[in-house]
Amino acid sequence: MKTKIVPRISETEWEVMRAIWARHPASANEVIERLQEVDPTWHPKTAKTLLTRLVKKGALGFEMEGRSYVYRPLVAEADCVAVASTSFLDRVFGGSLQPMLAHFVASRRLTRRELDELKRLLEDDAQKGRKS
Amino acid sequence: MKTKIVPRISETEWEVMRAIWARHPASANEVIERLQEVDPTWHPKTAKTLLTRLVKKGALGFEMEGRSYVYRPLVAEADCVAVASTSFLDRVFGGSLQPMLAHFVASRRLTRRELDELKRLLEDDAQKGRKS
DNA sequence: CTTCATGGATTACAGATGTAAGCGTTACGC
DNA sequence: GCGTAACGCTTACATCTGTAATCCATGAAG
Repeated sequence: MKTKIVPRISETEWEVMRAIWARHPASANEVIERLQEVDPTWHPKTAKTLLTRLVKKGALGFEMEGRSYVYRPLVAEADCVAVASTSFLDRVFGGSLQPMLAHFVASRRLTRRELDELKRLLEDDAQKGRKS
Repeated sequence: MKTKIVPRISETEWEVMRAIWARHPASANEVIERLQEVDPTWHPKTAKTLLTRLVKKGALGFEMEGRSYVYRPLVAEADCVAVASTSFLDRVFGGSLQPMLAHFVASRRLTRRELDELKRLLEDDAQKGRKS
């Protein structure tokens, strides 16, 4: 499962990508609306600039639909998540998974439901695919 | 437990900070050595530039010791880790902890030891401090 | 037809980042 | 004493980022 090469996506660009991954294709205005739902300070012009940049980077594609563009992702969210996660893990925790997990578990109150869910994940992991 | 204000630390700067948090105070050359142990392509001049920038940002302090400087962190690693972690979580997982943990658990093979350790963490978390 | 609103294209611009090279001073080896 | 290696200080510079504003073409409204 080699990770595809994905363009580098900046902090702000991530917000735009997430808006599009959520539902696509999406017009610029749809994207802007979604962004503003989360953060009303988003300026339309700024969003447009980022869309253009993401196209240039190869992260997004677009087609004319009527009088305007609709955008769609050209890179899979899962791939970008994988790349960003590895980068974060290396950078902040020196690549050590366990301390990182410990940090997050300790830093947030998880609901009972989430704890159970997570433990289930660990159980599954422990059961199957264990080599050693 | 309010998080202190920490300067923004870039990707590359993190490597430098981690080298210093590991053991300090440390001279520029010590830092460079540590960096090169991990990645031999580190150029001394580049490292020096970053040290200077980190001082300017207020992330590092230094004192003259003999003929050269020794640097020490002015920001706690834990604080920087907390800030970077929250930022990452928001950016990549929209702030949802559980999917993020699921991703990491699924993406890496954890050792039996690590699994147990993690489950113990979850148990502790479940036991104490649960509000709802 | 003419005007205006709308959306894409182009331009702006400062600050952050990655990656160093060059300059100047000075303690140390000869 | 004198040249040289070491260090810190200053400068370089192309990109990337964040954040928009302006320009331009065209379809829609009147």
